[in-house]
Amino acid sequence: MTAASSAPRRAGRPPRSVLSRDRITGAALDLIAAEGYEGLTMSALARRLRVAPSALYNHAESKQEVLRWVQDHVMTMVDFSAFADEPWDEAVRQWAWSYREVFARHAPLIPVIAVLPVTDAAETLRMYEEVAQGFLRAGWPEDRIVPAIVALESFIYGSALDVAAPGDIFDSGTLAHQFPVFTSAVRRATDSAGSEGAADAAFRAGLDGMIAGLRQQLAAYSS
Amino acid sequence: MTAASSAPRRAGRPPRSVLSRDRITGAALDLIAAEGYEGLTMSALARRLRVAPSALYNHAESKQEVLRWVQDHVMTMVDFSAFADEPWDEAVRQWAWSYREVFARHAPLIPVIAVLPVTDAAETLRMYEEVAQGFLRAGWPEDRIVPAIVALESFIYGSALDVAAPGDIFDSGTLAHQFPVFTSAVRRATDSAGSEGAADAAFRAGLDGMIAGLRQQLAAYSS
DNA sequence: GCCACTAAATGAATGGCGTTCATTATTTCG
DNA sequence: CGAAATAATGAACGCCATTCATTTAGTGGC
Repeated sequence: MTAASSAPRRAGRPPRSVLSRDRITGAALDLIAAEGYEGLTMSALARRLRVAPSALYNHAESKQEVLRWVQDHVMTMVDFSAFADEPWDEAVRQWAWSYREVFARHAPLIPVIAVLPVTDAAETLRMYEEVAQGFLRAGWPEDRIVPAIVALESFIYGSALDVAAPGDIFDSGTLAHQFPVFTSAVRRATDSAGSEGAADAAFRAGLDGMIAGLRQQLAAYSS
Repeated sequence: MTAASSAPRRAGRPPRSVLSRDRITGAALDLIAAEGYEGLTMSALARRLRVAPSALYNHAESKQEVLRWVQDHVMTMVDFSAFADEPWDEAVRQWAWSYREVFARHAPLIPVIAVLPVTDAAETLRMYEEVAQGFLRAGWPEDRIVPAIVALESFIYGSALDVAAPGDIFDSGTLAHQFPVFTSAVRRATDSAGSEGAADAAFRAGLDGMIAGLRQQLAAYSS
């Protein structure tokens, strides 16, 4: 926090550049932390940077581009260190839990990422490289690595969206009696979830299942 | 298509109601089919219904509510009939492929659904009821059914988003040489995907894996 | 059968959003 | 040193969802 001169800046190029990709990204992340994604508007971002909204467009082509910068930074928060020293199963498990946790807090990025070319997203590529190496060391055939990663990621993104869902999302309300089997299953699941939330229980079940299933595929390739 | 009288309607309540939940939902689906989700605005919807935008708010509380109606209708397009006569594995597989295909064409609904309470979404509940019955008949313990369904759905939603991704989403561009393992794995995957697209290959791998893994969990409960 | 009430339309207005443009001032480069 | 590029301001623009006052037509209670 540098001392702000209260005199409003005159028009014209300032002596030293006020904005940069990094400063915009940082301010965007601060804003998201403070106000959430619905608070991330170009005006609010400009206000936080003590700049006119239009100044942002000298650095970013669009709000979409700012989101891409945020996305790439958020990727650095995902912990993939387990691929360095843990066995494949355990590394995937730790990575997936971390990945989901990070993007549950950044759910609005998910529709953006899914369609986003990874080109020039250096941090994102850094993660993929490490993960791909882990798969390779575990004996995965080269052409099966990317489909497996994409499948895991799809599950992770879907699950991250699910985290934001309200606890009573499956409450069937007045129609409950028309759907007895489902209604009963929902109650049983809620009861037995215990301290672990419903979303966590589903993620655990799905992740353990998918890891087991993928391991089985790996065994089939090896034979 | 009824003959349109060209005389613009005067203000005031019309003799017979022009709008209804069903007509709005239908027009929204037509509009989406013709223009995509970015074309679905309240003005465009009103235009298509030959009505002023504000008239919509006599029937829907918000655009969000219109989206909820659309969502519930879209669910009727998902084919879950296999649960009636196929074995569990095969029923899940057919249901999942259909589910993904439908929501790939309605990707913008996914962030909406994920957070949307199912209350009063009759068609959605109808599907869940049938699927839950299928799981129960296959021997699933009641309290494990909902987590398994949620896990599958999360994977399906994530994969549906992935379908919209461009084919070259993993092109690492100028940074390719910094990430050799991943870059090579991407090329190999692309080559061996053949006529099946990359997204389809990943979905097949993940779905088959998850079904195998869940079946294994089911066996563990039974013993 | 009237009369109040409610329902359902119009059309004008509102405020917020992302973005563009003309202008100005400063730095950088040939 | 002068021209061009850079990076700021501030005033627009168009689109969006939504609200409000107004008008008209059906509806339920006496």
